[in-house]
Amino acid sequence: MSSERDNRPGLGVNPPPDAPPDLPPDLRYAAYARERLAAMSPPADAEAFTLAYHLLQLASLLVTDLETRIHRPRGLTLPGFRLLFKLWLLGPTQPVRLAEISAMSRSAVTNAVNTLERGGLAERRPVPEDGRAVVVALTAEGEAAVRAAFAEQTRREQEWFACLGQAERERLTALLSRILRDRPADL
Amino acid sequence: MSSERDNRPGLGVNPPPDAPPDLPPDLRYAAYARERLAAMSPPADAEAFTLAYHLLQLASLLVTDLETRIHRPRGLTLPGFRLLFKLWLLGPTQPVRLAEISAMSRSAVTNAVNTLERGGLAERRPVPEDGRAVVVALTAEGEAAVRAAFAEQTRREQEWFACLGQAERERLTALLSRILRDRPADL
DNA sequence: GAGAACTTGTTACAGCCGTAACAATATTCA
DNA sequence: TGAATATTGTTACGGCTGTAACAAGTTCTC
Repeated sequence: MSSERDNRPGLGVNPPPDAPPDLPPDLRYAAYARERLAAMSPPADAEAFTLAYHLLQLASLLVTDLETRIHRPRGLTLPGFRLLFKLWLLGPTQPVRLAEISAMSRSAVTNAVNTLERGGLAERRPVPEDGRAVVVALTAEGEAAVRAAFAEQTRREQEWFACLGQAERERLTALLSRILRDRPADL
Repeated sequence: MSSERDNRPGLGVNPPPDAPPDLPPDLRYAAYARERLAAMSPPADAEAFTLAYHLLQLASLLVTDLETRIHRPRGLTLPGFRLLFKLWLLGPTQPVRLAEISAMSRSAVTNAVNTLERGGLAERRPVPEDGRAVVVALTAEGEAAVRAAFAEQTRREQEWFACLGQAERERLTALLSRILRDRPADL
């Protein structure tokens, strides 16, 4: 599977000869992988790989960047902030609803709410009509935190997307939107 | 911040009146949030929010889907598979290189390789020229596993992206690519 | 050559994630 | 009404993730 050159340890990625030489390591790898997949017999679907790889890589970089640069310094995490933000817009909400709209499991919500509650940013309240249920609500401190973090996160997102023009950003959003709307049903 | 209606527990998301009524809960929330942000004073950047939200949501759904549907049933994880796949293309590689191209920390690579090694899918080998270094290499079993899982993952990715035409997929890849290439330098 | 500075891989820790199992409560339907 | 079924939130568990600290080895610099 591997050419002889690949076996030298510490070599890093061999970029295809036509790739720009100053690409970051992850994109050099992606270009190399694309070429290797196309050269297989039978050829693999290099397009599907590239699309999925770029999508996941971008999301991962963006998540890590927002988390380390914005939220951790404020004593938050990105999942914690996202929950806080939903509570800000929606008001007191049951964990099961938060799980639905966040594509998280109920237990993940439980954990995240525990962390927020420890930090004094959110609180649980019983629901009189349903003995099983609980609603999670923002505290005053939580609302202040979400306002400040939201402003910073928006600024950082704008930096990430500044390389695209307005029309391109809209096209990108529309394409992502279509995939989300037409997502495979058996999820 | 919240209208009176939002305070009814267990209500779920109030979609904007013009949103299609059969949207999944996460997209109903996105449409509602977009409207609320635009209505703030001063108005928040609803475009940046929507783009970032759709990007992260799609990535998260895709990751969860691939993980639960393809890799977990095979005794793998998605990060484990991605490492195996890189080793398949690159041959024996140092953890530090894997961390670079994967946007992971070195300790995350250590953990993932530990799991792969426990499963007999990869192994560590010392590097004679450098007493600190190690290379991670696929075992025969690991190569068989990555071949099989790759075929399945490609099929599933094709299902996810089937709602777009060839030209749309290429436009999407190109847009994601641009953001990755022009990513903020101070990462 | 010797010491400083750096690199590499690992460990400990805390947070996040899903699955599975569970108790408590609601709902359904016979 | 009473029993079967479903829903809700929580816990235990294992895996992934980053940060920080660390030992061991390498490279740089004088």
